[in-house]
Formats: sequence, structure tokens, C-alpha cells
Amino acid sequence: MKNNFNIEKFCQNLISSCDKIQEKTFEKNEIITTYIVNRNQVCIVLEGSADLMRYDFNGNQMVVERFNKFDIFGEIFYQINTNNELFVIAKEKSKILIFNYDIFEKRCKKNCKFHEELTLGLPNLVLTKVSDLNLRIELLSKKTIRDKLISYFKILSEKNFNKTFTLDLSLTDLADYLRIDRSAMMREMKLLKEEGFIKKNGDKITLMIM
Amino acid sequence: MKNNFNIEKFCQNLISSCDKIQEKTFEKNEIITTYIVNRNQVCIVLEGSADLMRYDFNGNQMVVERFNKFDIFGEIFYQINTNNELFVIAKEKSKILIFNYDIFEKRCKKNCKFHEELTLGLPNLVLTKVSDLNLRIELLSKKTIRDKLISYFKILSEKNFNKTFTLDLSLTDLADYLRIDRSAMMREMKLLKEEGFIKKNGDKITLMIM
DNA sequence: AGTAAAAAGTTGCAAATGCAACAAAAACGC
DNA sequence: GCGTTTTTGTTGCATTTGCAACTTTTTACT
Repeated sequence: MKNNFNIEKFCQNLISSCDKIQEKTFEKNEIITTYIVNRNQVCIVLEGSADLMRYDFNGNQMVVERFNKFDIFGEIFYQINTNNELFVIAKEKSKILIFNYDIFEKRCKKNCKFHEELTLGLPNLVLTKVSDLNLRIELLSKKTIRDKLISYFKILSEKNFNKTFTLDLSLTDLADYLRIDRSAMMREMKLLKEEGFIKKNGDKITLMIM
Repeated sequence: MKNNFNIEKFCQNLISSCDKIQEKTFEKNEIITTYIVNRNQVCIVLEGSADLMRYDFNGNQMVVERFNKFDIFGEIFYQINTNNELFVIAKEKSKILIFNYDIFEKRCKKNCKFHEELTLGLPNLVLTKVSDLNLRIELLSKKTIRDKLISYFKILSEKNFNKTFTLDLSLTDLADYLRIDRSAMMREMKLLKEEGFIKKNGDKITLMIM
């Protein structure tokens, strides 16, 4: 029932059919969008990946969220007044679908097929997003670095139906995702290896428990 | 544009109109639902409040998420395999709207007005949910207890357009929401008071900075 | 009103973590 | 292929935090 919406097929058909939607390609490190309140812009990653970055007054930058294929993003999902500027930056060459949220409520003049498909299909993408956010909260809720790592590994292991799996993030990015210090994470991973909880070979990890 | 959907009015009209939706009342501490994979049940709080609780194998219980008026919840938003059971429990006498997510795709026989209003109105509730989750991730991302507290206070202050505001959670619940030890939080709040960053009087707090 | 339960407040101490400052290895660019 | 940049890996040390164990205050219940 959930996620039976085929966005790939959907996107192939709609591009030419509706004047309220854009498909744009961005090069690596290009700014895809900035979060501007009440613009109600919605974006979907069709190809590539992007980071939502915050630059605070000290000039520190931080990855707030990472978007991969079919992830949906935009200021409309992020009604948080942080006083810092938020940019979405392409991590690699990326294709992005861009439209306005009012497309949900206002039909376009031609009453094109896109609108019906969009209102039917988008909720599933948003559901997936909610689930991803809940997952991250679940991980950030763990009290220790060890718990965060083991929980994260368990999830990857279950996704792959295999005790051995490939990390989908670099270790630097993983520490960032879990909001822990990278060196402290390395220390804990070393302990996990030494104590026999995991085995590690390059970016392949085997979970020895559960 | 966002949130112009009036759920209150909406709910008054629909109850009798559709056989695929239920409105149920729960007493304090009653179990509203448990998260069962692929049941695709969706719930909306009409009145009262509820906690999503996890009970792990050690018998420890934890509040995963709190739901207040017009919050939307259900397993469909929480596709996380935790191996622990998840219950939603009424914190007080509460009225809950319960339906199945397939209502989005399957019209009911009478083709009742409810379905159109639901598909139009629900996305806004979900958007708000996404925003709330992002806010919590923002808070959980802060490195120190101090940063978490100040960020949380800033948000309340901005919501109220006032440096002085009322805490909407008990201190115990706040520590839980921010995933920090309550006594460590109390210690930090004491320091914040002593250093003049905040003033506190009962559940009223005044933010002295920014 | 009286008691039980929950919440707020406090503190010492041990443990976990972040930070800084490196070295080594791998990936990237031209 | 060679230099540069990024990532991985390591460690000592200071700081922050969680935990345990309390007391006091407030709230709820009958």
C-alpha cells in the first residue's frame, strides 16, 4: 500500500506537461536553494545528492540534513527560526525537481495530469521522510556513542537482510549524522572491534551480536 | 497558504458522513493503539494528549514522542524495527480520530465529502509534523545541555513574541524531550540563572540574552 | 484534610565524551 | 605520476554529563 507510487515513471511523464514545475540540473557544490520563509518551495532529488547546510554567525558550517534520491526537501518542512542561513548544496552533479506547494491546492489552467498524480503520489514521499526523521531521532536519543553505533549498524543489517553490510556514509559523515565527535566515535569503534561486537574490513562491517 | 485547513470544522462535519473513520474517547492511561507493522493505521488527536511509549526487554519504559492537539501519529510514520513494543497511551482523557491510510487511495462507496477534505487537509498536518520533528532534531543536535536549553528557550520566546514565556512541559518532561539527565539539566539551569542568562519564576522563564 | 505520589531541587563522584593535535592512508586533480 | 586534499586512525587530557542517593516542595486522590 505504502510507496506503491512510482516516482520514476511519474517524473518521466510530467516534465513537459505542466508549467508549474521545473527540473533543474546542478553541478557539484552549486547552491540548489536557500530556505526562505513562506516561499513554499518544494524540491525532490531525482538524481545525485545534496546537503542542507547551516552557516552560523561564527562562520561555522554544519550539515543539518542530507538528501538522497527521491528525498523531498524545502523550507516548508523546516519552519524553524534559527537566525542562521540555510543553504542546500549539491554534493555531486544532481537533478532536482522544483515546484511550489500551492500546486497542491491550485490546479493549473490545463488541469494537467501532473496535478492529480502529484497530490496522490507526494504524500508517500512525505511519509518516508517522516519515517526517516523519526529514525534519526531514535538514533540521536541513544545515550552513549556505543548505543548509537550499534543501533545504526542493526538498522543497516536489517535493511540488507545480512549481518554484513556496507556503510552508506563515510566515517566522517556518520559521526556528523549521529552528532558525535569523530575521534570519540573511532575510539568506540575500536573498542567494539576489540570486544568482538563487530568486525570491520574497509567500509564493510559485520555485526556479531543479536 | 499552509495550515489554512480548519481541522476543527472539518471534524465536526465528517464523523457521521464516513464509515471508514472512527472517533474514540480514551480515559487517562488507556492504551490508544500499538504500532503494528503494515496495519497502516493513522490517528489524529482531537482533544487531550498522548505519549508514544517504548518498553524494552529490560522493562525500561521511555517516552519516544508526545502527541498534542491535532498531532498526527501511527505506525505508518514510524517504520523502524526496534524489536521493542510501542504503545500510545492517553496522558489524560482524550478524543482520537482513527482511520486507515488507504482512505487516501480508496474512495468509500458513498464517495463522501470526507475523502476529498481528507486528501486536501491531511498533508498540512503532516507538514507540521515534519517541521516538529526537524525542530527536535535541531535541539538534539546541540552538543551541550546549555545549548539545548538556550535553543529551546529561544524557540518558546519567539513563539510567544516575548522574552518571558511559560514552559509547556514539566521539567521532568523537558529533560526527557531533550534526552538529557534531569539532574544534570537542573544543575545547568541553576548555572544559567546564576550567570544571568535566564530568570526563572515557577514555570515562567525570561530569556535575558539575544 | 490527610496521605500518597509525583515533581523539583541538590550534590559527590565516576564514566563518557569532546577537543586538540597529531600521523598515516586513501582519494582526487592536473 | 606527483602533489594536494580529504579521510581514517590514534592518544592524552580537561570537561561535561549521567548516575545514585538524597531532601524538599507541589500536586493528586479519596
